[in-house]
Amino acid sequence: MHSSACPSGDEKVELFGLLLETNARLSRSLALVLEARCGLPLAWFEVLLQLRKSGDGQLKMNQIADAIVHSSGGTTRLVDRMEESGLVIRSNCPTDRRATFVAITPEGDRRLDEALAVHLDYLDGHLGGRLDRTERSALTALLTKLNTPR
Amino acid sequence: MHSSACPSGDEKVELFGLLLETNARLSRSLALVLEARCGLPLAWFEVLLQLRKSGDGQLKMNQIADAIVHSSGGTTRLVDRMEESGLVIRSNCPTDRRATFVAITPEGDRRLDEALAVHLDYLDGHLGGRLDRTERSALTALLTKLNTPR
DNA sequence: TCAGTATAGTTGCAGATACAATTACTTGTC
DNA sequence: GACAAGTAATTGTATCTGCAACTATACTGA
Repeated sequence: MHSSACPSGDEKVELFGLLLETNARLSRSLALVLEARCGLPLAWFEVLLQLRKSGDGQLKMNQIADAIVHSSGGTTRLVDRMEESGLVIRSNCPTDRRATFVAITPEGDRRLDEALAVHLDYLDGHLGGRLDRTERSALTALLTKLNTPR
Repeated sequence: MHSSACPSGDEKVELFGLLLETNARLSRSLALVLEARCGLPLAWFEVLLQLRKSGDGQLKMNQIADAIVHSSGGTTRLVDRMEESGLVIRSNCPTDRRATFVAITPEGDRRLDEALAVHLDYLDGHLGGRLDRTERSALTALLTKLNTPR
């Protein structure tokens, strides 16, 4: 019998599936909310968030691609669209002429503020309601460990 | 200053971002491995896994769509491709003529076995290496809680 | 210095997915 | 029984993303 020989119910398989499913449900519902209330695609929100987290509000293309786990080509198109909408702007890197900086614009800053308000509201409902503070910090620790490259 | 007024470094925001990133990295690398070693897209693997987990090896379209968190239309196309490749087969539901059953074929079973071997190998490297048994079960518990609809 | 290699980003192209509209069937209500 | 509302699946269309090929620039070693 197949099922017993090949453990589709293996503990690690279950965990992985659960991670996939949880992520898919949460990011899908957040994307809907964000799109509906801010007109902002989730991917754009992620980029803006990374830019703000960067300190001086700008990152190189490849840093963005890595942070949001997109391909290089995909990131080019994504930034194209965001630049067209005036949320970010490209500039040249003075020390490496191959590289391109992407900076957040004032308009991008404003839109990010809006989106963050919506996001925080969303999180109160979907994270705060399900996990308490202790559980959240435990989850953060585990995911961090799981996420470390090695 | 924006950053302080709008907490891009908020604890819940961080956690959510971490979940997104972890999932993206893991599923991307698994997808590459699965495609390279079995010629099987991750989405196909997910469908096959759900079918096997179902007991009698068949599910309705909407059950599949829900399990793998796809849209209804997306699932139709996905099952189209899998059926064309002979991994699954559609049949009519006798009690509800709107519904369609999707069953795994012997070929699908075989391919799933292959893929599961690769998956288990992958998981040993990427889950087992980073989290021990206790941590994994803690993570499972937390994700389960996070994933419960309410 | 120069050749060879590596890296940053962009582009053509193809594939996968979502959304909305549509068809077919079922269920509930009177 | 018949009509209204709800549900299952499919299809047209648009968008987004990845991969591979390409260009331009930087590094490395003889």
